[in-house]
Amino acid sequence: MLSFFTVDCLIFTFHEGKLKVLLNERNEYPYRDWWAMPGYFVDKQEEMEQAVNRIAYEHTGLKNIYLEQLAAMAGLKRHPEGRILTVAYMALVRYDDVKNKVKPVTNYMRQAKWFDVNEVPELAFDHNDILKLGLKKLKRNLNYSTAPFELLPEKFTLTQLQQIYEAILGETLDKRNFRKRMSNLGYLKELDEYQTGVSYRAARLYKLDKRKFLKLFT
Amino acid sequence: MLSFFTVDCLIFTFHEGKLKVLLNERNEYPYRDWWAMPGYFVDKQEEMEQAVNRIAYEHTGLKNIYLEQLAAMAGLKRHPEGRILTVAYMALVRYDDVKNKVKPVTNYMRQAKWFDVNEVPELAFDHNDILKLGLKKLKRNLNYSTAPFELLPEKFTLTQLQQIYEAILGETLDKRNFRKRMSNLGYLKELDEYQTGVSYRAARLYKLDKRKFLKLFT
DNA sequence: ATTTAATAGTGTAAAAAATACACATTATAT
DNA sequence: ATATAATGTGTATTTTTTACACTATTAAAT
Repeated sequence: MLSFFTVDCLIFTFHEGKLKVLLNERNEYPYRDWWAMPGYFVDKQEEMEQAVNRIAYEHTGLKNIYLEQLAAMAGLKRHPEGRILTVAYMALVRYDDVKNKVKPVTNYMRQAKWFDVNEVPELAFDHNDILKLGLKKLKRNLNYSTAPFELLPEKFTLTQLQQIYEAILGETLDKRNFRKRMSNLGYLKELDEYQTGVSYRAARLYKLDKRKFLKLFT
Repeated sequence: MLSFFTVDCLIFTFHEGKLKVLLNERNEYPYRDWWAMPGYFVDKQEEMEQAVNRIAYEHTGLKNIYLEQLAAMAGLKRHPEGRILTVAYMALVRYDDVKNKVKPVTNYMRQAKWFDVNEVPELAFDHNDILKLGLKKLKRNLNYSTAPFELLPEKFTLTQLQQIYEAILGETLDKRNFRKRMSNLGYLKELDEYQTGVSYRAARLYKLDKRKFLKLFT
């Protein structure tokens, strides 16, 4: 057997107040013409995470991105050819880092496109389930993970951070309460720098203090 | 290839105030003589969860037990023969249901034994990591999952429930505060029944109200 | 120079949840 | 009757969460 198993990768980013996920339009049976998570076979001599990084690199031009394993799917009926074992991952990338990336076209896929996570069509295989899993995991771990900061530039405003919380939680938050809570966490560094290039009052920039974060959660 | 991939299963139970995990003493290379999680190959025509249930059944005599998928491990160097893809699960069983089960002996394993999760030796493969993962997941999801109730008989006392919380969290809790918190959750049914067979004041029994629980967490 | 538009940034009071803490009660065994 | 072993309960304090609205700042438009 040339190919042993596959990895699929939900690639999330954040842009214009929305959480987005990158999907491929398949050009191959089964599910030709359907949208699906990026994914491909893991080479025989390749580590699984390497394969995920390879796929993410082809789609984003980025290496060593933030990854979390979501689940292994092995249903006998997932694929008409028989069981194809797939390990699903979730990746988080900064929109600024990927916005100019040319979208890949291969034999296998016709195009790649960012979808608002709330406007995802019916996907190939069990990919809608996996998306749900990813969103649920993001939400559940929100307060213990650096996920929000993986979606933001290194220096960010509190409004941007709040928008990410809102997108992940699927609800709006009160500005004053959010800011109070964030500053009580103790792992945000307030910088003496401000936003530039906006036509209104520039907001203060913040950074994640990784040291303090790790101290709290390890 | 006769065997495609394996599943491993952490089987947890709760007994005498301790969280326990069932381990096998291996009788096969690699890691002969080491303790390891129960696990075995998934048959070609067998669903993955079926395989986990089969393994759990061999060890506990129970069918349709509570299962959660933990992780897929696929390192090229996990096994001297090359990559063996393994999907790790965690199962929760009631001690009353398994205490009389005869422990399996096969070609592959010499014996099975319950270990206090805090007294687990160095295990085969990456099984210590998987155990850590399982314990972490139990802890993190404690307040959103029925896990504690999967470890208890249908009718239980608040002291038993508290002991499970303490074992999972790894810390002691205040009795009065714990009871207050539990009754505020709203999904515990207070029964008009009491413990029997104890030589001291019998405690009131409680039940999980699954309907109310589901309403809160779905 | 003034106005407009857009977002940043801030405080307080009330409610809810978490914490700290100790003793009387009850059932059984002797 | 007494000893034993665990059950079951209340209150005060602190902390956290929630609800809520206006002024400040900047750049662009007039």
